[in-house]
Amino acid sequence: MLHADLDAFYASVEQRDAPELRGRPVIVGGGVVLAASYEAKARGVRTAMGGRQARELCPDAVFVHPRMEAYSAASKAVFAIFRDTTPLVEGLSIDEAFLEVGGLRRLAGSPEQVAVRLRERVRVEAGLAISVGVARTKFLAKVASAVCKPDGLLVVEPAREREFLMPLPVERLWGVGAVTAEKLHRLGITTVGQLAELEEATAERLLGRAAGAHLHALARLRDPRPVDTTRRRSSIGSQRALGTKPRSDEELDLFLTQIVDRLARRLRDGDRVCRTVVLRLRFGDYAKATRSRTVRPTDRTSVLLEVARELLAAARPEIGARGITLIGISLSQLGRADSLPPELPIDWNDQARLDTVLDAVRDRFGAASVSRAVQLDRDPGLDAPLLPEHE
DNA sequence: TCTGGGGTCCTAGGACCC
DNA sequence: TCTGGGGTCCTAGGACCC
Repeated sequence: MLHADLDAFYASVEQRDAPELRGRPVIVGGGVVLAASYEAKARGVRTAMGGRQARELCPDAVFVHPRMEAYSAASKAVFAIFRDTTPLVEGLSIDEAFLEVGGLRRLAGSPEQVAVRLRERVRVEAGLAISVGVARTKFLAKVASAVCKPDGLLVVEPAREREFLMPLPVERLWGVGAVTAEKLHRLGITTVGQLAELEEATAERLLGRAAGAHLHALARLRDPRPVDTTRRRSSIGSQRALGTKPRSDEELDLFLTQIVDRLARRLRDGDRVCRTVVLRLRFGDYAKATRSRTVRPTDRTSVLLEVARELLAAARPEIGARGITLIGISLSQLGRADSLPPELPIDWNDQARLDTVLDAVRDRFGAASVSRAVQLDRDPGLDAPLLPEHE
């Protein structure tokens, strides 16, 4: 398994495209650091850091506005090289992916040889540095690429897995963040090896069933997850931070409209529909909340906006009392747009047409569905879903 | 650090179904 | 009338990742 991860991706694209930025500390972002070049990282600048603090740490940094189209294009070029290397590619984000190369030995050589060539191609053809971890499992490959950054290659031989992983701090485990790390530290557990020594049941009690079992397995070098080439995005979202000043209802409605409009376009551009609309809020005290509603699959701006407005209206009293610092929408339960039925107005007075439809329903769903359909026709107030969606 | 924007997965209770 | 097992879907919240 290869884990390939572009280094300081946004900042590297900027340095690639603007030679005068090479060798200088580059920070992509403004109010907040989206990406920092290694020259900036060396001065302590980190992703997600406030822009002010970054400037204090690194006054000579060049701040660059993000150019998402450029990053997206660079990502596409690199992923094309991935897919030219092996069909078994699973993208994790805009700048990293897993590649399964175990079956390429006779064709292309050992995983290490494949990785060396991949790094060379990305450097020459895309003009970017990429770090690659090579190991038996996804998790080990991911840790390896992180350890060898920047511009590195690290192979973890199966016989060396224990000596590689056990001394590492638990924070290196993929899935351990600040909260989990603190829980482990309270038990005196600071290394992966110490976590591995725990009983599985103990880990589950401490960290929750799924997370506990998962992290415990990783610490014991068990990670059976295969590369999944079929994954698709399962939600899309957009949000806007508002600062702390008071916002009128009209202002909030404008932001909401802009966000929904943007998302609905993305939905349609991707030939997708969604079922669940989630309103994201952050109050004046920075506490977060979500409000959601599930509806029939749709990609219509007007439908999505109506649902979003209802959710916002229900939250207005709380917003009024607590203030608001962020508003956003997520659309989830995404599906393919072509799974939507065509608009088929049924003329209920056209008995022949009706019989055809009912026969089809009876064939497919049984007689009970037909009686239910007739019931509904007589009493439209029975507004329960008659058939599985789309049918 | 006065606080971005885009995502994934899991937990838990309630309603509802067979 | 009460009890049981097995399941889905919805809503809300939380941890984590890049």
